[in-house]
Amino acid sequence: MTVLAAPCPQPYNGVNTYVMNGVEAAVSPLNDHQLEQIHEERKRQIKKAALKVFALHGIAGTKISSIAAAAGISQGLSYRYFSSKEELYTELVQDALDEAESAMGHIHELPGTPAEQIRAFTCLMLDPDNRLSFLLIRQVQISEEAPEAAKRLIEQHPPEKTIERLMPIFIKGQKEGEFYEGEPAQLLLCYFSVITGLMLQESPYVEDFWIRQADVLMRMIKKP
Amino acid sequence: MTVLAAPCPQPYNGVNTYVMNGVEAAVSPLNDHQLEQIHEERKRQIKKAALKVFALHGIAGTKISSIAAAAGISQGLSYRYFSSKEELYTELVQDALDEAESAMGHIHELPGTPAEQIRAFTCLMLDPDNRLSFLLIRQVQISEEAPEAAKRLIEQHPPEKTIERLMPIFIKGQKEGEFYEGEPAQLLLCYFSVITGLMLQESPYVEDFWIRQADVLMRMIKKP
DNA sequence: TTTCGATGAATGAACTGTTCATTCATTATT
DNA sequence: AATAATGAATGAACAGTTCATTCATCGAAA
Repeated sequence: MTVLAAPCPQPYNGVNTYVMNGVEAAVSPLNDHQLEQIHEERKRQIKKAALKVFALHGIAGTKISSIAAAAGISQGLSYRYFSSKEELYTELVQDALDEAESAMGHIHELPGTPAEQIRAFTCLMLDPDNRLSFLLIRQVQISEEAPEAAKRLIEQHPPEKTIERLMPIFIKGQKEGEFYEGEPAQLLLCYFSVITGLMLQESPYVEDFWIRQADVLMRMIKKP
Repeated sequence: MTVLAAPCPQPYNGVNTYVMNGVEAAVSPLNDHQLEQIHEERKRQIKKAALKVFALHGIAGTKISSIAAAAGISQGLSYRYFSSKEELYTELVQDALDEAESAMGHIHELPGTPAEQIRAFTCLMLDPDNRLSFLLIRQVQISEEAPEAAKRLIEQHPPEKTIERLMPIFIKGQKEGEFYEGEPAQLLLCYFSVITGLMLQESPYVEDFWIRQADVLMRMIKKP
C-alpha cells in the first residue's frame, strides 16, 4: 500500500514552474502569449460549466466532480486553474457582479417610459446570457452558505442597489398612471419573486420564448 | 463551554403538550388512550417543523439536527417517532399529497368564471397552510434527490394531473375572451414558474399579503 | 522524415478531514 | 416501574484536495 512515496520532485509554486536545466530558460516551446491564451481559454471553459452548476444547485449542493463532468474534464484538473472550490465560486461571483453592473448601468440612460425601462430590465434578467449570473448573485444574497469572501464582494458592490434603482422607476410609473396602483414596495417584491421563479425555469428552445414571458410579466405591472 | 444548561424539559409547542400530573394521574400513570394522544401530538409537532425545513432546503440539504432545533427537541428524539430521515420525509410527502388532493378536489365544483377558478387555485397555493405542502410535492417532482418511496407515491397519486386539470380552464377562459390569447401551455408554464417563485418567498406578516399577490398575479392572465 | 527528449496538461485513484444519520447510556417525568 | 427525553458518542459515507503517473505536443537532432 501505499503509504508513501516520496519524491515530490517539484513543489509547485504558483508563479513559475520548472527551471532546472542549464542556461536559464533558454528554451520555450510555445510562445508565452499562446500558452497564456490556451490557459485562459480553459479557465473560461471551467468557469462556464461551474456557473451553470453553482447557479442551479448552490455551492454546498455542488461537487467538484459535477463541475468536472459538466466541463468534460477530470476531477483534479480544476485545481490547476483554481486553488479551491471557494475561490472558483468567488471568482464567478465577481464576474457576475461585473456583468450585472455593466448590464444595469444602461437602464437609466434608456429613454422611454417607465414601462419600457422595466421591460428592458426584465429582458435583461431573463436573457440566457445573464440569467445564471443573476441567479448566482441572488444566491449569495439569500442563503447563508456562500463563502465570506463572496459576501464581502456583494456588500461592496452596488448589488442590492438594484431595488433602490428600480423603485423610482416604479413610482414614476405609478404617478404617470402607466402602472397599477398599490404599495410600490410590494409590487416590486412580487415582481422580484416572480422573476426569480422564471429564472429557475429551464427554457424550451423557442427563439423568442423569454421575450414573450417578459411581456406576460409586464401585464402584472402595466395597465393595458 | 457552553452555553446552555438546563435541559429545557418542556418543549413549548403552541398547543399544549403534557398534561402535567393531576390527581388521578398520580394514581394511575396514564391510560393508553391518553398516552397515544400525547404520542400523536408530538408526532405532529415534529412533522410540522420537519415540513418547514424540508420544503425549504430539500431532503439532502436538511439535517436531523435542524429539524430537532426547529421543533425544539433533542437530536435523538425523532427516532422514537420515525425510524429514519427518509421515512419521515416520505410520510410528509404522503400527507402533502392528501392535502393537495383534498384542496384541489373542489376547484372544479366551484361555480364561477375560469378567472374566478384560477384565482381560487392561486390563493390555495399561496395560502400559508398549504404552501409548504405544495413546495414539497414540487420538490419530489423536480429534483433527483427524493427517496424512491416518495417518488412512487407521487406517481400513483394524481399529482402532475394538476396541469391537466388546469389546462381546460385556461382554454375555456381564452375561448370566452376572459383571458389573454396565446399558447395556453405557455401561459400555464409561465404561471407555474411564477407561482413557485412566490411560494419560496417568505411573507411579511401582513394579513392579506397573499391575497393581494394573487390579484397581481391574475393580471398576467385575465384581461381587465 | 523519423526519433528523441523535454515540457506541462490531464487523469483519476488514493488520502483525509468533515459532516451527519443513527445509537445508546443516562436522566427526568409520571 | 415504565416511558419520554436528552445529547454525547459512533462510524460510515461523502467530497475537497493531492499527487504519481500518463499523454500529447513540440523543437531539435539525426
